[in-house]
Amino acid sequence: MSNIAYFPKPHVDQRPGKRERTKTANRQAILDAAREVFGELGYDVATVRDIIRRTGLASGTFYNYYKSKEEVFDALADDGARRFRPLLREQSDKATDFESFLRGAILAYFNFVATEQESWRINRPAGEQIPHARATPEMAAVFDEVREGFAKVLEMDHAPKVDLDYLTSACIAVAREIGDKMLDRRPVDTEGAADFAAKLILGGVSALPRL
Amino acid sequence: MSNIAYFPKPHVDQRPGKRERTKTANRQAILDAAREVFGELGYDVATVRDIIRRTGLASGTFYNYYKSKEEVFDALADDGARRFRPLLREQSDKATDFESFLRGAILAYFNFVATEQESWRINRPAGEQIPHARATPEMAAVFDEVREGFAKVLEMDHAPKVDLDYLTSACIAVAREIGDKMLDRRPVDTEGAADFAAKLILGGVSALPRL
DNA sequence: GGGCCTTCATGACGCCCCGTCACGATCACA
DNA sequence: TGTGATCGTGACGGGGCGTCATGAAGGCCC
Repeated sequence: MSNIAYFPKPHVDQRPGKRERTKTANRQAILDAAREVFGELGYDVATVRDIIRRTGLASGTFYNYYKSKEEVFDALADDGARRFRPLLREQSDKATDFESFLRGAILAYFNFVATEQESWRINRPAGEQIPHARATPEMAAVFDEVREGFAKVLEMDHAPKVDLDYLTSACIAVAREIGDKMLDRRPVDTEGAADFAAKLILGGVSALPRL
Repeated sequence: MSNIAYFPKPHVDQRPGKRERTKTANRQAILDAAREVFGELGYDVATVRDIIRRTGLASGTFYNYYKSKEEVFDALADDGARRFRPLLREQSDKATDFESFLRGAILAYFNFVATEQESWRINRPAGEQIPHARATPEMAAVFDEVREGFAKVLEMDHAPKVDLDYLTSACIAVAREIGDKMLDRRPVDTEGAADFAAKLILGGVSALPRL
């Protein structure tokens, strides 16, 4: 190649150095591979080497990024929570009372998990159980976000003070459980499920939708 | 020893043969050992050999009874559910309406888990997480028992038909979650927790106890 | 009581996965 | 271009897992 009329590309590249880039790329590659492997083999059967093999990296490299299979799983859960948080925040921001916040948040959650389900639990062996996500930082943040959302809208409603920790735990538990059950039904009806969950929390059994 | 005046014990022993007895004894010994080991080392760290060592049996013997550590854990959970079932049945039998059944069942459950907690989670390493119990036959039976109990008392109340699967799932989820949180508080207040859970399910947030 | 068959406890063995580490390549910076 | 730091690499030792050949002991019939 002639170097006449060759202008070296000025080094205005704002991206971080190559080291930094491959680092985040590897981290992401491992995460993606783990998602696939967990989905195909099931969490229990999958090994660290199954995951790292799919990335083309060496086995030792895995341990430069995560300590164990469990930690990758936590990272996946954490990632999910991180991506869900803005959606939750959106509901919190536009909510004017307890009911609107609750309904919005639950529906947002159900739509979120339904989408997630489609995108990566593609063909999991039947009966395989995925362990419940442990308490990751982002999941704790989601909990706090819900809690603070509740505090805000209950304040708006001039509602009497209640045990916010219990209330938050209970609502999340209901959403989680009904969400799971919802995904087992065909067709997946996020709105029906959200209506059920919201009405239960808002008014108890007597307020539930009739069949 | 003289055999004068020796009356051989007539063989009226109704107990099963020795083989059968050692079999159930071993099975139970392994279960007890597992409870202890899980409690002391934590579920993740515990190995099959930790468990079997404590029984004095050989490592191979373990596999004559259980396929893996997970299966022992499931057996423990199953055992818990089996012992809880009669308590639940008692509430179901004496209940005359939805409210009395719900309150009775939740309080029975909270007292049950509080007792269990004392008896075998004696000194678990802090922060250690015990995996959520998988779906065992007895746990499914508990689910059905709750479901049928609901069906019965809702019938008594002449209440409109609702989605019983969702309702049962949601109630169990609330009980589980509030139960967990309850155990983290000192002093453990089963009645307060039961009151909260029952009121939430019966009348929604607006019916919750005020602080 | 003796002989025979069945059942099951035993612990050594091979397998596989795990986590580490010394080495070498590549990048950042001077 | 030289130098130090960073990180990918894969071979290696360690250890838990599940199996299996063996032998001991219970059950059973004569």
